[in-house]
Amino acid sequence: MVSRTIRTRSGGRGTGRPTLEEVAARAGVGRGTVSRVINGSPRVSDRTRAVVEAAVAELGYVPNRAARALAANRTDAIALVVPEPEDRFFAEPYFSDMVRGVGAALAETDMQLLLTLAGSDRERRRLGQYLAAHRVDGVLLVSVHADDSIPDMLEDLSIPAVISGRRSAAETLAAVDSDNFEGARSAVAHLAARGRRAIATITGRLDVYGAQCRLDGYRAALAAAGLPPDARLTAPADFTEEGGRRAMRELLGRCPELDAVFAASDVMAAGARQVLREAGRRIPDDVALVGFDDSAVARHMDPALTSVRQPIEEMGRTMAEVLLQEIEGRTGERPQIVLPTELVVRESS
Amino acid sequence: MVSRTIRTRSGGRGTGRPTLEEVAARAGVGRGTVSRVINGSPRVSDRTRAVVEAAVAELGYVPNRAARALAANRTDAIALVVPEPEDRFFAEPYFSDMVRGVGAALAETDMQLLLTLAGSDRERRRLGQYLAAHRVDGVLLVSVHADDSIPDMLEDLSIPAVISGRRSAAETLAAVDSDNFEGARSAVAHLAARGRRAIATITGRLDVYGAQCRLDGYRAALAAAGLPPDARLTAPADFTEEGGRRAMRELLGRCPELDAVFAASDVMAAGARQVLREAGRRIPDDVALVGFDDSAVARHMDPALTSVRQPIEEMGRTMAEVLLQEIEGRTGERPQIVLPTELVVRESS
DNA sequence: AGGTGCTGTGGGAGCGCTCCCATGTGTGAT
DNA sequence: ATCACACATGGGAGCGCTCCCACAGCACCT
Repeated sequence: MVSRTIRTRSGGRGTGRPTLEEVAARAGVGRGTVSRVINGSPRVSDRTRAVVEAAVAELGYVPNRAARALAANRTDAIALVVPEPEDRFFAEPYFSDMVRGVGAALAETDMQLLLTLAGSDRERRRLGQYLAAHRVDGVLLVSVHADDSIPDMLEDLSIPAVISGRRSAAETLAAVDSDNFEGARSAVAHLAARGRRAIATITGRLDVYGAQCRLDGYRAALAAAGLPPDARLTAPADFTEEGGRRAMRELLGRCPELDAVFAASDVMAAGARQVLREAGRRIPDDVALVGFDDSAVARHMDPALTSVRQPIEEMGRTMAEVLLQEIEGRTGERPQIVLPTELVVRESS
Repeated sequence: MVSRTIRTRSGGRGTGRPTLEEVAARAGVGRGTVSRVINGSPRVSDRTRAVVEAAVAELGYVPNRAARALAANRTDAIALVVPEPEDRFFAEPYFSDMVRGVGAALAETDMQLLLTLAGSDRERRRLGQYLAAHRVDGVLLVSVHADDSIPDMLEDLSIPAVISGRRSAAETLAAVDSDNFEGARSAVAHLAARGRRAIATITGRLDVYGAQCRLDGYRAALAAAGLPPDARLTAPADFTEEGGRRAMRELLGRCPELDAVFAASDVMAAGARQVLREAGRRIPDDVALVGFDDSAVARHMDPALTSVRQPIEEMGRTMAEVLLQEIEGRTGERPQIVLPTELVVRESS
């Protein structure tokens, strides 16, 4: 553990912490040189670097972040903005995985991570002020709806940002997404390979690009398996459990002969499972069920749910890395990275 | 939504945001006066204040936090330090409630909240540097073990801190705690009032002061109900589900005749429930079960678990308020606040 | 008329850094 | 030996604010 004696300078309102200047004096070099060493500039001789590093260690010097921020016009902080209410943020493992990934990428740097929930209007207003005040160098945007105003705001303020999940095929922001199309395709191909013929799907809100991709993947897999498309086998929902229930009832009413369901989220699959149970259908004997997200819900479901795993933690790490590059370079490249998904087969299919 | 035109100053690396000086010029007053208005000093005439406020609004002035921090030698940020690994932090509703409460108290101020997990040694080291660098004005310490070094570190660095849950009866830090003794007492009194005679308890780690208080409350309730103390009815555990299972097996082996169990946490109660089930005991018919924390676990258990509710959110709010006062006043009062608990009776008792 | 004590205000100094220009100091080519 | 040009280094200027001292203006007393 770091343990250090506190020295107090004779006068003034000093805090007793050593400054750059004091380190410079100790090392017998100039202020600029110490600054270069601290910031890892290559333009310092090895000898000098060693002397300075010794002085830093002896004095227990730690840079004053506020001074650095003021002089360099940056904050060394990035915000993870989650436009969701607090309870959802904590409830969904999605976010904790994301935070873990982001944290991992940031651990190397001395960037500070600010968690910002922007669920309510009040919080969004505060966020607006926050961004206007340029109190962060960049923003990680998670779970954004297509019509959200935050991306525009960031654009206006020219604050570097990375979004998780593209808002459309023509996403303009830097984005890190998982391969929703391929994930859905593989899930449905898996059902077809097991001999299922009447494969239904419960979609997410189709104004969410990822939900549309999953639907496209579903259709592609059907086509590849030589199964004719059937509009009655597609039921729209909204990513909620209740929506899943409603859609499942709808499907059951329309196509009692269905033998498999691909739900575009685990939560919707949970709703579907309940309705299937009530209707006396056995899973997977009568109806196979596959979800998406591979969340805790999937593992704890009875029977355990086959699901498409998204590499959330890796997405978080990648987002942070991309953002750091954007902040660094400001090249305006805006990379779009798509990470692969993985089908996790369990009992429900 | 805040929407503001970005003006760019002709040269330099300026960000285009107005400064105090520009507001002063606009309002036709001095820099100091604007500063006084911004900071709510009473030493400004009403007329001047109005003029300055108009200028602030016109220019869309937002103070530069870094400059303020540098000049005033404070950071306007506090850290919520959780010495737990990431997964526990997100898993337990305890923390989300706590964050909500703290957030509520901070919403008024422009204090920034930093979440700091110090579960691993690596993270603790980083935290040490963080604190040494005085990057926060104060610290909220949650879920601290008796032998933790963080409180000492804070003391050494004379950083204001508030702890949740006292470490001992003689807590030296400012603390906000719930009334563990009274919570346990009321839970056990409730069991006794329902005619239970052989009331066992599964304790938490007794080096945690709160766990000791709960045990004391249990004993006090037994005494008050005229039930003889019986050492065989007390099984130590460690707040985990597995510990709860182990303790329950132990109790069942030692005292097959027990008709009630008070577990010092809901999670341990969940473990106990499982063992009771396996042993063929019906809840609450054969054995009544009461937990502590009133977490989601309690509500979702089958049967729903009677539990002692701690006002976590209120504790968070109170902690933040106390900390703000400490930072403000530095009076060295170190208040110790104990908040009442509430017994929530459900099906398990 | 001069003193005394307010309140309100202006602006200098300085917080601890980074940036950058000016100044050495050493190397190799001429 | 001389010039050119690298690299290494020192330190001035300045980031935008707070703190605080100085001073103006006014009311009230002696």
